[in-house]
Amino acid sequence: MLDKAYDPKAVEDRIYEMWETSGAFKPESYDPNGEPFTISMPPPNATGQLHLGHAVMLALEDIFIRFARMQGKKALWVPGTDHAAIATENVVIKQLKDGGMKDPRKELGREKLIAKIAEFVEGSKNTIRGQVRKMGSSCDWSRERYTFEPALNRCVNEVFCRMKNDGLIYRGHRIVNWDPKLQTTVSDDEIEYKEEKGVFYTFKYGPFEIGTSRPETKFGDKYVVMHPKDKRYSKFKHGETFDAEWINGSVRATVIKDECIDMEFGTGVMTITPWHDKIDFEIAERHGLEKEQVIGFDGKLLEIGGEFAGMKIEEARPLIVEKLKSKGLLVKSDENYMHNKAVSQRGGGAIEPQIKLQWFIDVNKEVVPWEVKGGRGGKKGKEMMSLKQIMHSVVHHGEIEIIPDRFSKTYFHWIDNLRDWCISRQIWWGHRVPVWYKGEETIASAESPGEGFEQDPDTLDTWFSSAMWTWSTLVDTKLAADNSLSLEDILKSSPDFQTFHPTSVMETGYDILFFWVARMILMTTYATGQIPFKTVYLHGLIRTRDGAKMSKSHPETMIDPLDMISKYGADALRLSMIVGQSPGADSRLYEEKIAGYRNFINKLWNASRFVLMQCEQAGIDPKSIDKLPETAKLSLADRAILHALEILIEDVTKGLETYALSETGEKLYSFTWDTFCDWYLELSKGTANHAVLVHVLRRLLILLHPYCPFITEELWSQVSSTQDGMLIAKAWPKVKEDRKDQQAFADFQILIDVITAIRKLRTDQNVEPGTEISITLVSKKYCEGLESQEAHIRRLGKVVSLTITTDSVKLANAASAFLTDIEIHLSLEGLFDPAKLKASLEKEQAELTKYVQVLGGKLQNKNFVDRAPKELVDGEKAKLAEAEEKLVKIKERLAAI
RNA sequence: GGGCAAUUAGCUCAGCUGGUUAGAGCGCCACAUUGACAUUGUGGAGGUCACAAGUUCGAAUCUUGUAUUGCCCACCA
Repeated sequence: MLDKAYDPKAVEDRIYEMWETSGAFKPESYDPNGEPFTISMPPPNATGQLHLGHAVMLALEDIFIRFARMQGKKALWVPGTDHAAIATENVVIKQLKDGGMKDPRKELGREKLIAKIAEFVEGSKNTIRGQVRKMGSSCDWSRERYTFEPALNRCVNEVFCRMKNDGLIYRGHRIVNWDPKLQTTVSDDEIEYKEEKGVFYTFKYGPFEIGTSRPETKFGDKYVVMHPKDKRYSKFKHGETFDAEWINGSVRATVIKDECIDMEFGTGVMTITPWHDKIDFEIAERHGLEKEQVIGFDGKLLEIGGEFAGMKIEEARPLIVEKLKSKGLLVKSDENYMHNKAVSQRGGGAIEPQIKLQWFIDVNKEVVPWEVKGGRGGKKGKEMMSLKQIMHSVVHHGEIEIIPDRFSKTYFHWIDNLRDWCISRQIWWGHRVPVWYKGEETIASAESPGEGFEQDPDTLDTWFSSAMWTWSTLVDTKLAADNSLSLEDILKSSPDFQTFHPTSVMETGYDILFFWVARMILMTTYATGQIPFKTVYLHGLIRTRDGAKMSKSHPETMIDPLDMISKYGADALRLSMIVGQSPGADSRLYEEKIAGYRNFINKLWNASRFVLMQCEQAGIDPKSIDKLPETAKLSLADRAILHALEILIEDVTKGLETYALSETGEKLYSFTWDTFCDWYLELSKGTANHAVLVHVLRRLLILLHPYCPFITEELWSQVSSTQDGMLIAKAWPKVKEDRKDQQAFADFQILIDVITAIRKLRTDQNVEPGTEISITLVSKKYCEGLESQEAHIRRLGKVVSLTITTDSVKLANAASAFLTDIEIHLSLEGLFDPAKLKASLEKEQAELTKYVQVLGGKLQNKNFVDRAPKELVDGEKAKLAEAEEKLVKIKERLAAI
């Protein structure tokens, strides 16, 4: 017999191990002819801990994959981890520094540092693996991958070289976002803007006045730019020069006219610093101007700063202003200037734009053959497109569906503004740029082309390799190790790639739509000619109860999924994150919510326990039950619950197919608790139909399994039929139309009304415990249910024998409307408390009067009667008549008191 | 500056394409409870659906505007 309360700790690890060792996560264990269904797990960073974001992702994907598996599909979920270039390198460097090392990069050198990081990652991966298992994730561990393993490195090198040969990868001097703290470039998307109050200075510059919030960059400024149509400055000609007194003496400046200048802002004139500003850089490029570096990569001023050289920006700024002021060049300063400061998302340090020689992916070059679904402009067949165009096309033409749809708009907007992607990073941990130099020669190749060649020291942006994740994880590792094969050959002969790609659904947070999802589309369409996935399901952020972001800097706001699992169980945690969370929207999580679902899990446990006890008492082995009795032998309640069950199967199947997880979860919750436990099990306390009990419970366990796999699997082992195997591999039920019985279900609800009325009578009229009440029921149909109810009533109120009352309006209503074949006689003489009865009748009267008024008014509205659908009007009329009739009866009864 | 969303009970949220007297969970109040379950049961209180105008026989739902909040993108020297 089961324990009184469900103990997840005693169950979860054991069940998980049983699944894993049995091969239940492997698609090979199922019908080889099943339709393939694939999910690539977004690889958690190999830096450490599982957080709630991962937990949500794992729960959602596990539901998708379990449902697909039970539907008979060949379901594959590929797990893995990400080497997370910058993030990981930072963590290890910090650890080494904490351990007393001053500059780990210098002291260890490239090879040794990489070895240290690799060692750290190995340990960390194990932690993550264990935590992913704790969530119940049914992924195929035999196919686990890592973004930095040899096979994936091979893919990276192959794609890089191909892109380079196609002219899609180029090297050039561009303004990049330089992070002086981390000593590397970061991409546009890795920058955050923080609003900050600063000072806006206006200086005299020759005959002009110029504004700036960054005087420290102004040393090398020797161009003044203004709008060609600005009348204030029409006397100055483009290209004319003048001398101006400036920070460190006089400079020769040139006038430039450019349309990008906003005449409204400041004085309408600015000087430019092409080395340290994207816009200035573009102006300089347009007019072929000189560019000069002012700030070094260490964030300190260079030689050009004269007396300020070697100083940090923050130190130098006030001194520079002071100097300009003493020279009489400071016109004014506005202390309340709000501006946005660029900050590195990872390192938190200020971003300094710099010109650097970097590798880029060209997103506008139209050299990739691609066939637009449905034909672009009526054309069929492949045509040359740019990466940007392909990314747009596959979503625009519905080859890839984004859920929720509104993110498609955001996606298009992002694509429209997409610039070339800077892919080189100045760190050591990551895929090294496969380019070799020897004098003037530059060769793209994975291996050294020969003597005297040196490899580019940079590594690739971590998203470059994760962008290949859906397919690089399906590549056969042995084939990938064979250097005589081309990437195309490898893909062609990799069975997993052939079977499981494109993947079915990509589930991830909306915050990495651009970082990752968009880049997977870019990289995969280019490299494989296939889309990476058919559906993108985006989940929202989990926030605190107050709607704040959970952040590491405020540990008290963090909910640790592993804590919650050990406290409430993985099933409860999963439900609490899924129900109430709609795609693309943030949701809030707090402990009470998780506890609520723990209660639900326990309720399910006890309901099963009850079923087992009933069987035991009747001497029936639940495992031997394998079919339902004939319909003729079923009671009304049986037929009603079977009907409700079929409807539930229909709803849940449809809900899971359309990714409506929250709604479906709620339906399962309410069926389990309200319908199964509170109605059917209560009724079963008198006369139980064991076959039906077991049948409904089994079905319910199947339907609940994707949501809460552990408890359902555990209970399944108790109630499943002997020929059934594990629940994880059980076939999803099909809806049986002949089990639907709408009439029985409606009648059953009346029965519930009757029960409610009895209970109400007991409280309202204060029936003493032990009082004998007589009842006459004529319909056999309803007697069945009521007899069994007697036990329950006894337990509740110690009423010796059962009574039904027409005092209840609800019951009178029900009786007159549906119970045409029964008569209910009541005798409750001497049992009423007249005052209480009066009060309850009056209350009912008031409610009804209000109802009648509303309804009456509506029906007197000519427009409503004329224009609303006829059935609706008739329905309303009938209801009004019914309500009025009831009112009359209540009046009579009140008069009688 | 551009875009996207949200605003419904004390709290967290449902309410799909307009149609009964607007729902659930938690919390609160009352009562009950020794045979599945106190991780429980029954009942109750609590809402001019942010505001305004419009469309309609009928609006939480559609339109427009306003306010507040959140997010994304761009960024001004």
